Amino acid sequence: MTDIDTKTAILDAAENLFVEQGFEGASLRSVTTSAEVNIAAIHYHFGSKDALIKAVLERRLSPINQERLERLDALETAGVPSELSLEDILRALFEPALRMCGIGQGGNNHIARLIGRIFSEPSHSLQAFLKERFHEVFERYTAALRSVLPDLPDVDFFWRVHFMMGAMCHTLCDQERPRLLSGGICNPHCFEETSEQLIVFVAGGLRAQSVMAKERANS
Amino acid sequence: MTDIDTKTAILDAAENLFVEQGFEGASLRSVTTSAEVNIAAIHYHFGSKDALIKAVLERRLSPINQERLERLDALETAGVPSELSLEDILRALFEPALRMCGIGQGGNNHIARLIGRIFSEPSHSLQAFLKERFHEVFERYTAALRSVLPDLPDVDFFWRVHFMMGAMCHTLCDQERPRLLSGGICNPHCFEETSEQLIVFVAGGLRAQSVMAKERANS
DNA sequence: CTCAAATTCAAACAAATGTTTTAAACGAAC
DNA sequence: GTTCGTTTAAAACATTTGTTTGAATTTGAG
Repeated sequence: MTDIDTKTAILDAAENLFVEQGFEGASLRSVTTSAEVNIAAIHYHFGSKDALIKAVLERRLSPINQERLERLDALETAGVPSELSLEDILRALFEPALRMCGIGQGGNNHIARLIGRIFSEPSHSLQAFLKERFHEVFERYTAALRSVLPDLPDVDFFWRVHFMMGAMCHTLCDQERPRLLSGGICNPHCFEETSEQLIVFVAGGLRAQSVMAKERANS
Repeated sequence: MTDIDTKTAILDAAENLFVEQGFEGASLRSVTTSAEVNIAAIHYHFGSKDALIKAVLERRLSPINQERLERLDALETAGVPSELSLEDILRALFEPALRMCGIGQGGNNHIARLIGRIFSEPSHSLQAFLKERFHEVFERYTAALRSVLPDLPDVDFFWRVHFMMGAMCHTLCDQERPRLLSGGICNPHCFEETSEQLIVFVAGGLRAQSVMAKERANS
């Protein structure tokens, strides 16, 4: 077993245990016994538990956010910016996360629960890490969304971006809930269904009449 | 200092520390030193850490969900069910949580972060606890929402209820993010602003054209 | 006051935590 | 085959964890 095998064995085991028990709840010993490696291997390969946590997230977040940027590039070079469709932008933002998290295939879709949960993690060190990793994606996508919603006041726009992130995180976080809520009618393991439903809901929210405009009309 | 004072001192301290460090991250010793009581007091008054966690949540969730039910009662007795407005139902659902969590006043609004985070907690014992506590509110409100969205297919409806919960949890979870995202334009400490923006976004998403209807039109 | 119940206290419990150390095993280059 | 840097192994490190104990203290009723 080479060092690469050991490293990925640790990452795989840590990922699973972090999903099931949280970052604090899963101990390094439970990780190493699950990965069938020695305790010291974690500190040899990663340095600390905190660094292991970030490595686990990095491995999944990096390809997701890279694909997001590539797909936005493709959208923006393909057509005139003003002719971009809101749904296309949302699709480019959501689908990499949904697909990379394994929604739609039976595989390792447990990671979605981790990705969905990270924004509500209390650890300050983790928050700073995430802020840095999402910065470019956030800037590029808010700009793109802004350009297709030119009539929405700033205050409404940013609130809705916030709500959009909530809907997406929640969807990643708990894939079973829609099926349970609906008594089996929703199928959260169908990639197309999840993606389209999320896009239509968020697009509907983003396109709603401005709160500010409504208040102005009332007064 | 009577036992009631001790109990609430423990609850207050635990609440604060759970917000800042998570349920696993906050130790009982940090709670008792912060509350200035003896370690054994926790086990004397609550029995275990798990029971303390549930007591902390119960104290806040109970009045929120009670007010939600009362406000839905008032709506339903006031008018004909079919004439209920979607916005009124959403207001009755969101505002008790926003206000009870202190959004809009400077006070103890840290608890909102806890409330918003509980649905993504991995602990199975906690999940079961929450399922029981939210059951009635969930049933009543989904029925009410269903009645004002009669044309929406079931599958779309339940997906959107799921997304709605995501937007609400995220809003409670991270009150500072809208202000940070927007560079100070959004004011998440204004109760009216937060409530109205959330209601308009969710109502827009719930009212969007059905995904199923759209697919049928395309084929 | 008296007594018994309720509450607080300091101390210790066993187990688990992240981390470090030291030596052994390995793999490839000379 | 020896030697070197890299990787694994077992053991121990000092803390910290949730929990329990048993004696002190406080409380309120008779």
